Amino acid sequence: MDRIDQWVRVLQKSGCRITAPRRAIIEIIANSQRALQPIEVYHLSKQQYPGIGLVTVYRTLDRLEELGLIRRVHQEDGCHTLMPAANGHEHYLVCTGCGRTILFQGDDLSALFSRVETKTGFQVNEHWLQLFGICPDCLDHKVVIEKEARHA
Amino acid sequence: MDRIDQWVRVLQKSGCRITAPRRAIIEIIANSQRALQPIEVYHLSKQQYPGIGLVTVYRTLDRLEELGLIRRVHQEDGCHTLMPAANGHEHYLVCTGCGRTILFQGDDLSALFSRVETKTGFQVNEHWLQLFGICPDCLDHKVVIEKEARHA
DNA sequence: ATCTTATTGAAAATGATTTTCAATAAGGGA
DNA sequence: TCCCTTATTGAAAATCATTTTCAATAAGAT
Ligand SMILES: [Mn+2]
Ligand SMILES: [Mn+2]
Ligand SMILES: [Zn+2]
Ligand SMILES: [Zn+2]
Repeated sequence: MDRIDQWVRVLQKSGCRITAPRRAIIEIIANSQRALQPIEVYHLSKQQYPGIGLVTVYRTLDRLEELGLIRRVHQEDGCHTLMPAANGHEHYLVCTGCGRTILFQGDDLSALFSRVETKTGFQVNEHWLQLFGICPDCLDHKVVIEKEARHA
Repeated sequence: MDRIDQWVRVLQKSGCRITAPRRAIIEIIANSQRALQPIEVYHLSKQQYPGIGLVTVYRTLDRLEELGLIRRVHQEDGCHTLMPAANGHEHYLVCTGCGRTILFQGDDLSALFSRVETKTGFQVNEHWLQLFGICPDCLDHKVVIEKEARHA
């Protein structure tokens, strides 16, 4: 996999050793279509490397976050899920049906920031934008998915 | 206070009883200039009503959130702080120097949403926007505040 | 092959939040 | 005003996620 090789290289360059548990964790997150909780990463990694410990998952996730390879995704019910980070200026778009999360770009909020700065006296430095919606797949199976979502 | 009376009325209308601990908690949050953690609300409420328990704080915060009177503010380091909610369509602007948080309005992202919908096939339903910057007060004492922020 | 030292998993510790429960008190009705 | 019902309370215990500790292991440089 391409992204995985890149992550491995970044890890090595930062002085990390490449171990089997780390490989498992990296593969899970790098290939995930949705943001995962640490415990989910743990369960999924266990399939590839049964001896893995939850502690190692937490430690590896910390590393990946420090290196800017993954990022926290904020959601209504909690903000402890992680996704591969964007490369440039992008934001997440989360499907409220199935959790599938993609990146989008093209938001230009500079005009808004100017207006806000003038009106409030604040100096605006950063912004955090996240969109929620229904992905194409869920739009097709609309009824089913909405029913499931109410349970979860 | 105006906002406090309104909150009390909403609570009563929803079948809640108005108690001394609840009053203390409400006053703290309704008047706060920045988003507070449950434990902070607890400590501040304790000054007005020393017998208060942390459990009551959690329970009251849940109620206020259910009733739409307060809202979670998401931040880099954690997303467990609460602020009075907006009335209409507004978003938070957080000072990274002192934590002061205000609401702003006037973001029109509909053009962006259309573009994203076309490009991704998602149907966009909700959006979260949060701005970070430096408030007027902190801009005046810029050096001092930045130094402090690096520690925290 | 050896050596250094980063990494590992189990277990214990921590910190935040929730549940349980018996005692209390809000506020509607007599 | 005085009951009475029942929501609310705080202490203590339980739960849950995350972090720390520590001795054993293994990555990767030499
Ligand atoms: Mn942007
Ligand atoms: Mn908006
Ligand atoms: Zn968040
Ligand atoms: Zn400030």
